[in-house]
Amino acid sequence: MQLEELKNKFEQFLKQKGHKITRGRFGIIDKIASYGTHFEIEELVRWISNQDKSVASRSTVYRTVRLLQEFGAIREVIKLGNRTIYEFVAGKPHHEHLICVECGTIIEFYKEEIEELQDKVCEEHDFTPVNHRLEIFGLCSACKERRHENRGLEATA
Amino acid sequence: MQLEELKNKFEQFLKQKGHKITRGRFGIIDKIASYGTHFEIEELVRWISNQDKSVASRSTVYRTVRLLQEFGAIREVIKLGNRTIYEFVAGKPHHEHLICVECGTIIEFYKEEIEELQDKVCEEHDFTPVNHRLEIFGLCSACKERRHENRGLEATA
DNA sequence: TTAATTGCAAAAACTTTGCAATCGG
DNA sequence: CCGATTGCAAAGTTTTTGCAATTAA
Repeated sequence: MQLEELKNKFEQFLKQKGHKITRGRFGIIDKIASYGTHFEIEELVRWISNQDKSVASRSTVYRTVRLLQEFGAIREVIKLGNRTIYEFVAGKPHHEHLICVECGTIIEFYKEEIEELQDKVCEEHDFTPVNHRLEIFGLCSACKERRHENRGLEATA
Repeated sequence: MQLEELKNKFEQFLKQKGHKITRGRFGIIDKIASYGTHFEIEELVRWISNQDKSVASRSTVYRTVRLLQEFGAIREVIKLGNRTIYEFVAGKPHHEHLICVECGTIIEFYKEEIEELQDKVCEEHDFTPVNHRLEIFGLCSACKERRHENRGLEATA
C-alpha cells in the first residue's frame, strides 16, 4: 500500500536523522491520511482529539508536522490571511491550487509550461529554486452563479 | 507626485466607503512609503514608533493595513513560515517574487506567458481569478556561492 | 452634533518551549 | 541505561477587539 511505503520511508528518514520511531509519529500520519488531502493544524488536533486522544497531544502534532514537512510528506500549500493550509503530498505529483475565496473549495492543477517558465526565470536571475507555490484566489463556478442570483434579488429589492 | 496621487485616490476610496479622512491613515501611508518596498507589520509598527510615535498606534496600523489592502495599495506578497511580508504596490505593475531563503533577498519578476497560462487554467476550470501569488523560494546567486565556499572549507577540515 | 476613529489594554488565535515523566533502542 | 520524545502548562507571537475618549464632518 502507498501509505505503508510512505511510512517505511519516513522510518528511514527518522533513523538517518537519529530520531526515534514512535507510536505517536506514525499515528499522526494515519490521522492525516484519514482526514483528507488538505488540513490546518488546529483542525488536525481537533480531529485527533475526537477520534482518539491517545494518538498525540497538540505539541506532538505541531512537532510532527514540522518533521513531516522536512521529510516532504506534507507541504504548506495555501496561505490565506492568517490561515495555513497543509497538503498531504504522499507521492502525489506536484501541482498548484485555485482557491475559492467564497466557499473555500480547492482545485488542483498542473501546467507544465508554467513550471518551465519558472525555471527559465530562475536561470535568468541565477537563482536556484528549492520550492515554489502558486495560489490563484477567486470564485469557483458554483459561487459565481450564486453571486449572480443574489445580484438579481438585490436589483429587484 | 506619485504618492500624492495615491493619497488622493485613497481619499476617494474612503469617502466612497463612508470612512473618514484622518491624520493617522495618511501618516501611515507616508511611513510605509519611506520604509521601503517590502515590510512586515510589526516592523512597520517599530519604524513608526521610532520615527514619530504620534503617527499611529499598533492597532491603527493593523486596521489601516487592512484598509490599504482593500484599497489595493498594498499586497501580501510573501508568506514564509509564520511571517507575512507586504508590498507597497503604489501603482507598480504586477509581478511575482523570488525569495532567497538564506538571506531574505527578494527579487521581483514578471513573465507575461505565466500570467496568460494562469488565465487559461482558470478558464478551463470555469474559475474567476481575483488575485494570485507566485512565490519561488530558493538560493540567490550570492548565497549559492557562499555555500560552495563553505563546502570547500568543510571538505578540508 | 454624532458617528467614525483612536489608543489602550485585554483577549484571541496560533505556535513554541521548558521541564519532569516516559519511552525507544 | 541513556538520550530522545511526550504531555502539560506556561510563555511567545501575531492579530483582533471592547470600550471610553477623541476627532472628523
